[in-house]
Amino acid sequence: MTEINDAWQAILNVLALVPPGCVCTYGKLAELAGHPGKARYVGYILKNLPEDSALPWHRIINAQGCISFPPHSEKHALQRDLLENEGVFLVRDRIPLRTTLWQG
DNA sequence: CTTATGACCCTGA
DNA sequence: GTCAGGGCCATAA
Repeated sequence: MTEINDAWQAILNVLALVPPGCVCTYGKLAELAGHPGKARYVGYILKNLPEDSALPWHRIINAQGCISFPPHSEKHALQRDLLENEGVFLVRDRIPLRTTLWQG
């Protein structure tokens, strides 16, 4: 098992631990997984994430608090719908940082 | 080996 | 508060 796969597994593990109704940023997720600075790597993982992995990928947003998909894309609408289904609503196309997992 | 790409982040104006 | 520029890291060609 390489260090890269270890990071991959660690990130997926932390992702699975994100509770419903809460969101987390890419950088914070990587940091919680013990791999700070690999925020962009998280995005690469989620992109290659299999559809049947049942992981809460929709709870991951960027540091600006908004969805990282284009505003009018199907992916954006899907993620927004999944978040609203868990009680997380967007305000002015953004998610309040109060909804983040760590949030102090 | 170098170059390009991406579901990103931080800092300064 | 917003906007732009540079930096980071892993992969693909």
